[in-house]
Amino acid sequence: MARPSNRRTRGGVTGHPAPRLSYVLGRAEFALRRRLGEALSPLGLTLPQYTALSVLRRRDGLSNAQLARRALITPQSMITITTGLERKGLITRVPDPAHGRILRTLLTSAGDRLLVAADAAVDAIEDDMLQELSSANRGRLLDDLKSCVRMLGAGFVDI
Amino acid sequence: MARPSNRRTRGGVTGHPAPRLSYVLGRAEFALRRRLGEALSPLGLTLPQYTALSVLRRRDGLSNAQLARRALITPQSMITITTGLERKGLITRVPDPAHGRILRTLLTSAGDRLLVAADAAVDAIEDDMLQELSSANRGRLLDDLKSCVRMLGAGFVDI
DNA sequence: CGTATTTCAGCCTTACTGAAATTG
DNA sequence: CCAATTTCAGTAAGGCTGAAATAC
Repeated sequence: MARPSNRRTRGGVTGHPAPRLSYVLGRAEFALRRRLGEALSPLGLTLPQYTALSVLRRRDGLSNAQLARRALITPQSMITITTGLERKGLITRVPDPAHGRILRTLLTSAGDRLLVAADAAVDAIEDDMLQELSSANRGRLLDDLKSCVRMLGAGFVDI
Repeated sequence: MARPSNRRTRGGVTGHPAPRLSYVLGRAEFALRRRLGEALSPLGLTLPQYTALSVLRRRDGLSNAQLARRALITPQSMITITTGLERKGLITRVPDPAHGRILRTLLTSAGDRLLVAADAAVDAIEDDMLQELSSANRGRLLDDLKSCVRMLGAGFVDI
């Protein structure tokens, strides 16, 4: 029941074996996170905060618990993010009229304006990152990464 | 000086805009890191420890400072990793004969055996992750991710 | 003296679990 | 009573900077 391996042959006489895909994926994400952090810091945003704002632009009115599920973190962790965003006036949290306990999270106009600026910065970094790849390859890279996420059982990919 | 954007059109009348590549890359790395952590935990290894062992298999005898540079972290952070590995007998650290201050890090036979078992677990997870991708697409995914790392200015990709 | 390595100490970010209060 | 949400508290992992000792 030998499962065919995806590894290239190791220990060939010439050259180094190919680095593991997990390793390169981790390295890419690490480098990207560093660059994004540097770009977002002058705007007063952390990467998790930017991600939460991006989700809210399209899913305005989510509760803190719903936001946490989208980000695959616990509600307790998401609280630290939303608290920071609320303190800066980028979001407001209003009680749901039908469910007194639930606080609906809404993007403020200041939050929307900051998000536009942040998106421009992130676009520039993505363009840097992808400058060697053709448009077709960029599309394929996105599709392949989505497939990886699905196969890893991480649920939805959409923001 | 409009730079052509790599973003798909947002806000079309039908359907959702494609999620951002940064987002999907981060989601893939997050899901992978979780799965790897779960697989390595029964072996008593953390992901950073596994990475350090993998580097040492091919670059045996690196100093702690050299290991840190390979992993793009500070020597102070790497010390916490190598200390843990040494306490478990997976590595030994011997003074360099020519430089009394430098400690060369060597994989022990126990460390090598554990690394073989860990590799099998990681292979299985990578196979899960890539099961929808053809062999050609896997190779292209690896190459494209390497290109991303280079373009992000993160230095070498090789372990 | 300058550079590199090692390592102690303290701190920060970001996640986690546990537990309690509120609401439907 | 049960389920979901919110949120306070404590904890842990993993990174960081500063600083000191050692060695060439």
